[in-house]
Amino acid sequence: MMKTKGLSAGKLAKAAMVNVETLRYYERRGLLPEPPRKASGYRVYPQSSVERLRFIKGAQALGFTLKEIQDLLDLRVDEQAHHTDVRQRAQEKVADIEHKIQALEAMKIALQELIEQCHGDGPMAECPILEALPSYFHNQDN
Amino acid sequence: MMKTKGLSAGKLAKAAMVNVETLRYYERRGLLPEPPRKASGYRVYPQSSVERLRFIKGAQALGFTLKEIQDLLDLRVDEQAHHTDVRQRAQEKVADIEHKIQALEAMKIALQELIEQCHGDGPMAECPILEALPSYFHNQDN
DNA sequence: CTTGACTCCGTACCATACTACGGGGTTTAT
DNA sequence: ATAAACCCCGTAGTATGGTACGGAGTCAAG
Repeated sequence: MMKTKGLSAGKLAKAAMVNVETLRYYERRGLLPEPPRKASGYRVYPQSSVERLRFIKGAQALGFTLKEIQDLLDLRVDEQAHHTDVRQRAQEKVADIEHKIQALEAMKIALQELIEQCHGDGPMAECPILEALPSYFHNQDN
Repeated sequence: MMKTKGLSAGKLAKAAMVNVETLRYYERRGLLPEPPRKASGYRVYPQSSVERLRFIKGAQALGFTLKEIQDLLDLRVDEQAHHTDVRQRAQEKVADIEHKIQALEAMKIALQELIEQCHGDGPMAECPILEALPSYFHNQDN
């Protein structure tokens, strides 16, 4: 039988589909908390690390930098911080996310129009994709 | 009076809020088509370049790589390609975008729950943000 | 017609986010 | 108990997406 608690670096890396070295890198950066060690010095990660890593990878694919992800993750732990402050920061992130969603919706619509135009066999009309995002990005500097 | 057609590198860079050097870099990469030149060798960009650059910057903020953006932009120009093929690729991109939107929605909801929890003055409960994305990312490798 | 701003080009450097290397100790399956 | 597989660490290298430099030519406002 085997203990269900505790993952070696290799196991965690495989479960989260990242390189083992990435774990150390994240640890150095403070994205992954330092796990307890065995007497040998080997890291023993809690199961929850898998989720944390998947969150990081997911957020990254959505255009967040590691720094931003760090902030996002710190929101929930900042026991010291005043609730109002955490709330403020969380609300900013929500606004951020809403902008991204809107921009993606615009791109999606543009692509769907392109698909419409590819319906027939005639010559392809001008594609509206270029107009998709600028309307949104016009008045913000991201 | 001034001609409304044609932008110098500097003007374009300013209008699109990018570094002048970035224009040359994108040209080298094939993201920005080589513009016509004056006798002196100076580039003269069409107005539409502003929009194109904003699209690129916007898409980048949404997690697309320059390569992916290149593909996206090429969709609309590929006069040669069969319509069915363009349609196929566009549909894949739409699916991609839909995944991103879903993931962002999940993050947003998680953050809003966090905000809820910060409503009172009690101790902060466990934050659900970690559970936000993995459900989606669980079965795809992005 | 000058002079300060702009542009050209090649090349070198930078930041972010990994990824590999290599010499050594540790685990584990047989 | 031994060998394959794993893990440690510091450090160096890579890929992507820019950004800077510098010497020389060009443009445009006064």
